[in-house]
Amino acid sequence: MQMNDRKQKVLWAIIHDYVSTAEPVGSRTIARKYNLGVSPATIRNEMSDLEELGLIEQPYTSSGRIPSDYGYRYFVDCLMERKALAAEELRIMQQTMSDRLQEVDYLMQQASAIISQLTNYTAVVLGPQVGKTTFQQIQLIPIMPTKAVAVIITSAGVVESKILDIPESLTPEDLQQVSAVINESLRGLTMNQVRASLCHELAETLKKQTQVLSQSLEIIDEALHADNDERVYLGGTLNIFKQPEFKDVDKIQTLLGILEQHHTVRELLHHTPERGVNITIGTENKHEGFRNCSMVTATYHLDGEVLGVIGLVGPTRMEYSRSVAVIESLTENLSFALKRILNR
Amino acid sequence: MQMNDRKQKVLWAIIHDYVSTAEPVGSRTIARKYNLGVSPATIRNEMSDLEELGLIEQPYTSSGRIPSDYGYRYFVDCLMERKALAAEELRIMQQTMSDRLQEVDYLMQQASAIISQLTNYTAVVLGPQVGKTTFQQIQLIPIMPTKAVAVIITSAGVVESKILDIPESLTPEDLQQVSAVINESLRGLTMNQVRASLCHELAETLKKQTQVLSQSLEIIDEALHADNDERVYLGGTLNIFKQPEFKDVDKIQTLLGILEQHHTVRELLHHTPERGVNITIGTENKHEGFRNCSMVTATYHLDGEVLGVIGLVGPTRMEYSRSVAVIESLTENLSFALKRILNR
DNA sequence: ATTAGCACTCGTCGGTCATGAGTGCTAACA
DNA sequence: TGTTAGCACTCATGACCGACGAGTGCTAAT
Repeated sequence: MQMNDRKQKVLWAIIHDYVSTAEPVGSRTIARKYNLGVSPATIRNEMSDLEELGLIEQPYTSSGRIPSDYGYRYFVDCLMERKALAAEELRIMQQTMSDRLQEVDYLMQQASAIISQLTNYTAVVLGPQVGKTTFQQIQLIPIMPTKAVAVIITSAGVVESKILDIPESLTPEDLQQVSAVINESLRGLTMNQVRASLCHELAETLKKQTQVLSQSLEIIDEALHADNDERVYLGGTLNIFKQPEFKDVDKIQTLLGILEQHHTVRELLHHTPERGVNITIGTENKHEGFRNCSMVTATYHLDGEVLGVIGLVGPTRMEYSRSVAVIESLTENLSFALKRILNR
Repeated sequence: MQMNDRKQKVLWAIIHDYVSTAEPVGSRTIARKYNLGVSPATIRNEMSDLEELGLIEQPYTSSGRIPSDYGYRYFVDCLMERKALAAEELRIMQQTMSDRLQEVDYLMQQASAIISQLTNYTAVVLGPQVGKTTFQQIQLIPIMPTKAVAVIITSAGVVESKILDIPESLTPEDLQQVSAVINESLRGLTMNQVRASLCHELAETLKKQTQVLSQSLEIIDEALHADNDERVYLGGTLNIFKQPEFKDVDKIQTLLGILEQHHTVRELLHHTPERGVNITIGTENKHEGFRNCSMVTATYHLDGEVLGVIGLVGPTRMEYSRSVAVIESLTENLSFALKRILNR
């Protein structure tokens, strides 16, 4: 059996209706609302075909139809028309992104806020991958006879600040020298290269040196670790409650639970390809807790290099075209804002 | 009418039973489970009295009784016996709090994690009040020709780091001088005093100086503002789902919504008195979204000075004695750990 | 190929009823 | 005077039933 023009129109109508009502849609409804010029009976036949093709499903005998995951997939691949954001929305987005934003951290928070605000879905955003930024310098600031604050600065701004224990005998000048040594050897390297250096030359040449050095190296190492690398920013998690498919408390709990585990979110977002908007529908998702969810994700760039990922999570019954529009516009704005902040 | 020994026992039994079952408790149940040596009928009479005293309530005619807010209040004030934590639990707590904790920030996260883990309620923790810590120094670190990172260090560790725009003409030495000027005038003052200085002398004497100075002052000011002052740490918010009284989606949503607004949480926690454990029950709470909730809070100290607040939120039907035990033990541990970190 | 007609399915909603937990009241008892 | 047994009464809960309506699949007519 082949898809034809009318089948496509029927599928389109089913998805369009179901997305807004969250109720199974029947043949009569389609005939009434979307004038395809045919009777409900004809539509029923088409629906029967569509079901056989696996594009739609019946939740129970003789109920209306709802789109299957595969149906949504067909929709986003072939049927969906691109929908631009309203001028007003674009304006708000641009303004929010350029609003006196100096901190990458804050920028990311804003990004996730915008996503959830414009789509009513839950935003998930990965911060820039620390590994791909370049090391600028480490600064050791004495604060007490036996303590100092170490601050690592990368091309994406401050990434880690931490208090170190230091031997009392160390003078501020000594600290200066220590940081000078580290800065000398690492400046300009990407953090990934830094990681490599840590294991080899540097650690090698410096392992007879002071305790401070090794502590400093440790925090650099820490700055490179999973929990810091690509901070996860969530926005509008409570939007879940707005979806009727999540009126069940258990589902909400598992979903919120997953979102709380940042490493899971990170994993999920990593399936995003380098270019363009990615859509993952229902069971296409690795994580079983996301069976009822779809994700729309995209990477953002700086000078052609992937920095991180933004995305949103909603029910499979999602307004895909709008979501894509939001994510797409936002990646642009984000890349632009990052360029400005990082001043390259 | 007066409370007497038997009435107290009945009230105690009602609360004890209701806390574990979340079901209205009837006279027969009490007679069976708690042998008071009297028949259900007698207990019914007592319950009738207790109801007249406003200590218990009937959700509907001829159902069992549940404690009223006032009943819980009477319970925690007069009836509740102190319950120590299990040795094992204390051990875990102490270990977690002393585990290589250098960062105040991280310490607070741990504290909220412990609360929610031990009680199954939602933890709320206020970080140390920035205003009461003392200013140590500001450090301006050049990172590009036109940018510098400013780091403020207080006696509680790093509180703010921010990227500044600087005029290209400014040399690193200039920056050094600028920070020296600021440090000179502010070191050793409490941040509250710093705030005062900002408005008066300093701003006065320095207002003809460079742009960097005013930006530096701005970030100091920012470090003092509500959003940074007393960071709110939440733990185990999903524990809400474990309580049968919150099986209703709407209630969960409003509650999570409130918790997400950190300023509201901050407000709620500020009713905690300087000493001892505070218990706020149901409608005693200012916020109407907390009608069904009780809070157990306490302040933690450093050298006799209030630093912040920890607490937990649960249903009015709460195991008060256990909650008090957890909060009490934790404040001790916390104060101890802070002393170690801040090294006074 | 399309459509009208019709029997059939099944979820939803309102109503009824039995059940059981729990009460208040009264009268008997110590 | 305090305590208890007995009994009628209340009310939430859950099972069950039937009407209703949305929707389907099939068949025969167009």
